[in-house]
Amino acid sequence: MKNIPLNGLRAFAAIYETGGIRPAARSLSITHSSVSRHLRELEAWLGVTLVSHEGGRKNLSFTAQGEMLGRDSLKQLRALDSSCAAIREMTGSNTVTIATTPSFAARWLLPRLARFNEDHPAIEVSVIADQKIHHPNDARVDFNIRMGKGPWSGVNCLPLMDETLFPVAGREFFECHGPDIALADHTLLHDRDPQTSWQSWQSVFPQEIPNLGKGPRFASSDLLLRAAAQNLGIALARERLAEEDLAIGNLKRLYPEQKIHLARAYWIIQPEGGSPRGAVQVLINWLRQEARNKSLA
Amino acid sequence: MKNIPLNGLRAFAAIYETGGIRPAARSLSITHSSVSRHLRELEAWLGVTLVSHEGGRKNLSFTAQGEMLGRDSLKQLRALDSSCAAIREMTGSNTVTIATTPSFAARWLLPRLARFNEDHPAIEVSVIADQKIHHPNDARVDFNIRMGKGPWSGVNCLPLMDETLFPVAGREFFECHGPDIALADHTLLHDRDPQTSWQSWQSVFPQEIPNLGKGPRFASSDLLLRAAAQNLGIALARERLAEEDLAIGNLKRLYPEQKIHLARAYWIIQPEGGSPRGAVQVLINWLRQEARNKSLA
DNA sequence: ATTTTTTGGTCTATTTATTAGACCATGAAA
DNA sequence: TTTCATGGTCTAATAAATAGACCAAAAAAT
Repeated sequence: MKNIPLNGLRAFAAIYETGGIRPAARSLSITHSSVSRHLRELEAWLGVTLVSHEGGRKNLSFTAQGEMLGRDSLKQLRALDSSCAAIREMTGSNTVTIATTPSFAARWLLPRLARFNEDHPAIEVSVIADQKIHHPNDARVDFNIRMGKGPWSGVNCLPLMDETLFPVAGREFFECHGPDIALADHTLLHDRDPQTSWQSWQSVFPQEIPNLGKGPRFASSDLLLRAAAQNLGIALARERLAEEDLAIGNLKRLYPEQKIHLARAYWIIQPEGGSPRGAVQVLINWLRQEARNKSLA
Repeated sequence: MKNIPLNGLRAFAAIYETGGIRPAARSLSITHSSVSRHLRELEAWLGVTLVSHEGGRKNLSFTAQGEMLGRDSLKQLRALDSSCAAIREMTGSNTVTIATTPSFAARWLLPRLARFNEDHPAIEVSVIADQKIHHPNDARVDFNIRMGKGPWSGVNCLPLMDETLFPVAGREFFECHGPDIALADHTLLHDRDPQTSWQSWQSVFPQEIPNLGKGPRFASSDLLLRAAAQNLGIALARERLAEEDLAIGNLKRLYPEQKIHLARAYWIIQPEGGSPRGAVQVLINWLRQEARNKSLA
């Protein structure tokens, strides 16, 4: 390793790749005389003839050793090139891609990204908002943000934040009925998420409700909350996702003293071993700090 | 591939392998300032920090990128090293064995092999100096060098060089008699080689010599020339073999205007089809170049 | 048949890259 | 407190790489 004529090997790999000395020179942007010189010196160093030339306009032909060394050196130099590119890619690309649910993207993540962008203008954040869970090792995604009872094995899980659940209604509903209603008297809006089902609320705060499962169903928390804001019924809300609507009064909280606390309700999920890229770490740290801040204020 | 700083990567791989700049410098047999420079330039080229240094006596520590690049580059450079070693190995051993006459070995070949060794340190040349002609297909011999009227069939013959014949005498003889003598008045020294017999000289430059065949006989040209240098008589010398003695004045040329030219007097003889081994080709090419250079100067 | 073009080879002079050597700062070890 | 080993940085020297010119040989174009 110490003394191997690396520039000569590069020149020879280019000769092998392009089939001739002048094509190699053009490929390397140097004169053919330099390439010719490198070839002769490499042959001398190795003590091996690598090429033969019949003269005139004929291209070189490779000896068996030349074929072998050409193939090997080209492969290894390309691998070195790739390693360098990967190192650059690792830091140089400042695009971070997050996969999460549309509701979380819409109601928690996106409202905050403008501020992240102010703090870190060099980093571009892409969001893949999809109900479908992206495999943590999907190369297009730097990390997932998911709700659920983690951590899960085979991936790198960081708790992002807790969550609080309570019933909410629209402004008009609230003005009409106030905060302390009988759930059985009104339409209950249903989310698909088992953690935010009315059964879970009922098991903690029992009320007499003959048809607990009756009422409109929504495919996402976002739609559920929109429906509630439209006074279509009562929703069992995630405080994190509802915080904006609550802040501006589109949604009103019912039963002020009652709530369910979900510790470590949201997780940052990365491939095992995490991501070595600085930009990813920066964003994760920022998000976790933001989660600790509790609100958009 | 075109522009990657291969020497910088080599230096970095050595840093990674040895754990520090000064150890790497020792490993590469260069000063640490060169290694330090390579590292900084590589970092600048990549736009990536590869190492961090706490200062003082502490060794460097590697960033994640540095770890990755160190591992990769070390692996790939070792692979390149192995490829080169394999190419060399493939040519079998880098020992080339030549069979030739003792005279030619002593007076032409060996004086030049030191220089060949400087140009091609990787190639070892063995010389079998033997009057007996080795069969060209003898596996122990890569090629023969022989005098004679080639080419011969069944083998691969390359002309090596021409030869010139002229009478020579020792220094004292020359000082006593000068360059223009009558051969009949002196002892003629005889070689076994028919091409260098006094008959062949006589047929070109006739002199009245009653006993042309009389005088000491020598089994080799080397001994013949040594005898002449000892003033034991006059030898019909091959210029190529006598060039060193002529140069230092041990032998003096007689009849400055008379000489016999033997075109293609020396031949490189290989098995039919030649030898595929690079080292053999390198040596043959070098020798033929040397022969064209005419003298040891 | 002759001329032009393209190939690789080799040389000298120039440019660029690499290196040595000197001096420095820092922190651990003696 | 002094010595020693680490890495950093600078200038001058040395080595390596390169350009440019010219060449020979053979294929392609005229």
